Amino acid sequence: MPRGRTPTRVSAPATRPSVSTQRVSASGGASVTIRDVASAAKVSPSTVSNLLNGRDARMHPRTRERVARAINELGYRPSRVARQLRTGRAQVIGLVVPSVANPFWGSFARTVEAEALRDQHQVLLCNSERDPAREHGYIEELWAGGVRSVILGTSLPSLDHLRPFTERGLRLVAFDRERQAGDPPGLVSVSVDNHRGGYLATQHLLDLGHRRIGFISGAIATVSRGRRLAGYRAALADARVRYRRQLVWSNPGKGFGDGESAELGRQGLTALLRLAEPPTAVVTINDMYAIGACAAARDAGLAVPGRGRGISIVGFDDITIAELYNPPLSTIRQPLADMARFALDAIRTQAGDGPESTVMAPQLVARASTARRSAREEKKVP
Amino acid sequence: MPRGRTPTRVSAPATRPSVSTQRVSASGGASVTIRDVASAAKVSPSTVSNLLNGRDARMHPRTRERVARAINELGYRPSRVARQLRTGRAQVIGLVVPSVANPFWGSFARTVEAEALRDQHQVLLCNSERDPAREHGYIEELWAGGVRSVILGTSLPSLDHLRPFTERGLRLVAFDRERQAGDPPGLVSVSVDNHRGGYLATQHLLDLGHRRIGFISGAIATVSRGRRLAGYRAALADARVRYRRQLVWSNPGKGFGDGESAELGRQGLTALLRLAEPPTAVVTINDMYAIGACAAARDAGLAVPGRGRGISIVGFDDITIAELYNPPLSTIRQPLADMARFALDAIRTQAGDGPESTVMAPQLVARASTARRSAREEKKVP
DNA sequence: TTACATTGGTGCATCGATACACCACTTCTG
DNA sequence: CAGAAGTGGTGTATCGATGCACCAATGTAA
Repeated sequence: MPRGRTPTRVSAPATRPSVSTQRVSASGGASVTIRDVASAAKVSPSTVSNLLNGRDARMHPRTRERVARAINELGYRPSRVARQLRTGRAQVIGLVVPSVANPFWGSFARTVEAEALRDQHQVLLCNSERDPAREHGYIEELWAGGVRSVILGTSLPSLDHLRPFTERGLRLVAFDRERQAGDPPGLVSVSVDNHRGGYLATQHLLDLGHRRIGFISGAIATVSRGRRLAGYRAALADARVRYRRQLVWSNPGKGFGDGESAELGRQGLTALLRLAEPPTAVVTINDMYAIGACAAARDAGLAVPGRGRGISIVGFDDITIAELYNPPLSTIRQPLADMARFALDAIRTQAGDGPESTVMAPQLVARASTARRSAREEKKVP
Repeated sequence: MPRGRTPTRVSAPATRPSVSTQRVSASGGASVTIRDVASAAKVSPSTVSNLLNGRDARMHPRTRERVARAINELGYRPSRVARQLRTGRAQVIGLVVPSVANPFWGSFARTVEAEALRDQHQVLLCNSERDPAREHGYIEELWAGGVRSVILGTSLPSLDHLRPFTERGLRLVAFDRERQAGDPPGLVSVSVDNHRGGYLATQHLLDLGHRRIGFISGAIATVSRGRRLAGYRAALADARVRYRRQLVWSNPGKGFGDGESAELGRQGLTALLRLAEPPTAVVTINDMYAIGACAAARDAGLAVPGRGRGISIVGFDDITIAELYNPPLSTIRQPLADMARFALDAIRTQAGDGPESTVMAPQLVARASTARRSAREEKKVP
């Protein structure tokens, strides 16, 4: 909650009347309002409101008691709508993600919602499918709905079009997108170090002796993907392996959401395997791509990671399924829970004294989808 | 996306002017209100409201024009909050699911949100973790927030505790839970035929020659799971295979959400494999369980489905990953998109003339996680 | 000329909660 | 004992949109 101290909040979960005592008048009647409570407790609505909002410092204990009991007995719950209209503060956080059909974003959404619940906030879900127009449309709609806090799972290079909103007070947290020069002031970014992530993944494969390493991604025109690709190139360079453009596959089509990312991974690896000199290993932009790539390998009769002939695959994110996949996926873990918590903290705190942007450390999780390049292969390309 | 057409516009009702010229005053000022529009157009707020709400039958074309232009030039967007306070109608649908971390519910949530968008509705996301108390708490909270339409992905046997809400006008759609005798009137159910699903899965394994068939589920005290188990038993009975209690594993602990369902599947199969006579095949309650079970098989050094020694595994849902898994999962498909659409239709239509509950047909999708029982095994238990 | 429609639009109470200004009353304090 | 300080509340305007009741002005029938 943006406010400093937590009000006594008679209505909050802890003190909330047990469901059993709550009476929801069955007679289709209107809801219980603050005025009903007031007249039941023989005080003014203001007093009830004061208690509700922690302004009860100089309230007589007996009064406090009476009001609390009235609230309980009537099963009163303040109208969020009225409160919001009056205060301008919405107890709602907008969550814009590419698609919760992707388990990474699904897990994220679930964590965010759980965190939000802790301060009585609700979460409005928006699936942008990585379409900038939709992304913008959602923000507009959220703003019009009085939502002043948004977590934006985006990686659009420029967030300049959102400046009008941040300037008017939108608390915006960009997730999975490192802070860029020229970003609107006040924008908080929470992201993993994507360059390092790409580097780690590639280095891992290099360490295993691979030299022809592919890179599979969706549309590359996003911050995080660009950074990961840069990390890939840096690792190659450090190992004195030539970067070959044709080993990088990225989705030619646009506007493909994350729901279909496995499909893209499949297409990607299928394409790379058709090369005259196909890669012996690939780095993929996320675990769904990796899983799609595994399926493509299977389609092509190739084992993952394979003993003699085969292909090593590294994912990104470390979604739940990564460990359960067959083979268990080697991947780059994002500290999802920490990131979600950080995002929520950024929203909780007032603008200004809030936390700065953060870049968290990715972590290589080596499992079984990667293996040492076969000796025969090593001889061919030392 | 499964949907036919894409909405042209995130925001506007048909009458609303285009947003292209919208100016969001950069000067941190308050939002544009209906009064600003009114004075700009030199009419009363009522007139603007009338136009906005289609009460413009007897309005002079010139006036209409002036107002429309003012709306455009000021970039006016009506406040959802104020509107809702006044009308009581929220443009919001509550979506309560076990956990969007589970890809099945993630896909569902995404589809629901996409459908909701078509009538300018927003979706409030709630993850119940299958905890009845949370489920109820969410409904209360949603009601207090003015939400009058809820899609509840539950399978609680009794929804009686929600009767007070439905009686006061909550439009409630139960998803993944067949209609029960004694359900509140007006409750619409959308579900797959779970009994048949359980039957199909089991029959498939029986057809492959299996006789010791396990069943792995979470807490069984839910409608859909109970029905699936009943289908399993019916199939066994029809094939004259004895039902053995010890082959049915269900989560002893309570309150486990769907985020951890793979973990439960893993535990389940691990337990069943420790039996003196372990099953040669298992039916699992959903694909995440199936994936967990595959991991357990791998842990135990067992192949899926295996040639000689091995175990066949059937899932449920047919999530995206099912086909991409290794081996591709045999599973029972739920027509998710159809079900989501139906749920939304139920919400769209007025109570009374709305659609009745529906039970949709599940479909066996036989892939590679199931195989014929080995000849040697068949000799042992004919 | 009066009665009464019709057209085109406005006034205002209202939804429910909030928070600031203010008040009546008691208790100190010099 | 006047005036200040403190106690325990209340009155009321307000957030922005809505929609019913109403009104002024013109047309039109008896």
